[in-house]
Amino acid sequence: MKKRTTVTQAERLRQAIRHRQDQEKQELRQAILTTAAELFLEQGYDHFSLRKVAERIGYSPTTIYLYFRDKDDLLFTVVDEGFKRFGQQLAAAAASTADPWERIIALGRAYVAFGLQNPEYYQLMFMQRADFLTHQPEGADQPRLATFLVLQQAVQQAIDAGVLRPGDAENYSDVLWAQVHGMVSLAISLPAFYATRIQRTMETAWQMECEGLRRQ
Amino acid sequence: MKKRTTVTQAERLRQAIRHRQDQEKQELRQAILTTAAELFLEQGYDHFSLRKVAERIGYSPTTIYLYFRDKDDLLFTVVDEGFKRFGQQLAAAAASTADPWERIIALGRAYVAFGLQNPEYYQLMFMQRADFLTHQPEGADQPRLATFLVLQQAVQQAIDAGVLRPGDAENYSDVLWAQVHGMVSLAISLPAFYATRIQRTMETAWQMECEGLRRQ
DNA sequence: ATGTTAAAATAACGGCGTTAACTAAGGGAG
DNA sequence: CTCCCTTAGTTAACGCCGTTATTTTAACAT
Repeated sequence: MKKRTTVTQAERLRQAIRHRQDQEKQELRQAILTTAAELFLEQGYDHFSLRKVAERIGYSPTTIYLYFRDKDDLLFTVVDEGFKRFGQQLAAAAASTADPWERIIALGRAYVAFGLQNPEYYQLMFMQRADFLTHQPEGADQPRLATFLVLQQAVQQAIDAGVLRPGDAENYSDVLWAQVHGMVSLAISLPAFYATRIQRTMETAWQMECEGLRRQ
Repeated sequence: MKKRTTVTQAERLRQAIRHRQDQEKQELRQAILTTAAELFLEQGYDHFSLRKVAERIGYSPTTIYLYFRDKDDLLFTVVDEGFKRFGQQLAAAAASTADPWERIIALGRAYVAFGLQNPEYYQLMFMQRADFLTHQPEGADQPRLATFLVLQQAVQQAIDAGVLRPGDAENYSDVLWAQVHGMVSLAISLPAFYATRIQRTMETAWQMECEGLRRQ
């Protein structure tokens, strides 16, 4: 009797210890991650380095390798946060209205808004390291790119509802995606564009899409 | 008399020597440049290094600094070749037809064609080092970006001719530019897009532009 | 033959990502 | 309580990189 309780106590202790250790490990991993994101946003892709991250959290550079495979792995994990937020904002925009046409417009606005509000992330995700787009995260079963299927779905719904003229949803959404991606990346690249022209460009583009895609 | 002819001979010689030296200098500069372009196309932006260029032409790395300010200067000079070719191809497309509407279509086709045929250059010019866009070459009086005013001019001509509905040419051409830039950069980033979807996307986009911009 | 000038090479600095070898501390079993 | 072993972390090192300062070399000028 006594022996049995002792054993279970010991087992519980062991488990608790393991639990604490795991938690500590996760905490350091998270610290690396947030520091990396901070440094990236502060200094940009080119001046981001593992050694700086390590120095900032007070560990030796090699410690990072206990938590991430290599620099790319860390950077991708950082950017993956951006993908998640982007996906959430698009999903929220899609849910914001029941009207199929309005939904497409809302998605376009949300897309451009994310790009302009998170230019560093957008740049890394779509311009400097576009290979990340097709790279799927560790646990996931789809590449992050799949996030953007919401647009295609919205287009399909609009076609089904007879709001858009009949056609291939993938094809239509490719056109729209190219349009918003082009606007955002030009705005990021060209300060002049960002400052004054982007708003006007958006309005005209959507007006054009109205004329070109909407059933008449 | 004799003395005078001797002097002029010496002067001619001096000048000839100087001429040859200048030429040799230009030749080495050109050798660096073509080798750099070669290496860049071969290994991409990330794996491009001054030391590799130097090794390939059989000079010490520091020699390059006698001909270019730094790595960025060399790289920009390389990419500037790309800008020139791009500009020429756009100009040729613009000159290929007298019809204002056809001219815009031809420009769009030429733009996309350049991007797809020179993806490394396009990537460097517009995606990885978009800062080059606003950076003006040594001797020039305009940034390379000015090359792309041909599109704006073509749009203006089409508006004047009554082919496009009245409006701001800069605004219209921004929309078109964003569309083609978006298509090209997505095609470069996403292999799947490049392989099968880009053609269809182009056709639909232009059809959309017809409906949306053309006077009706 | 000597002095001068420009081109090129060497050596070195500080930084980078990454690997291998070592250290220290804490839990587990006797 | 002691010995072992695992594991987190460090140090040292390698081979790159861009760049600067210093030194050599060689061609031209006098």
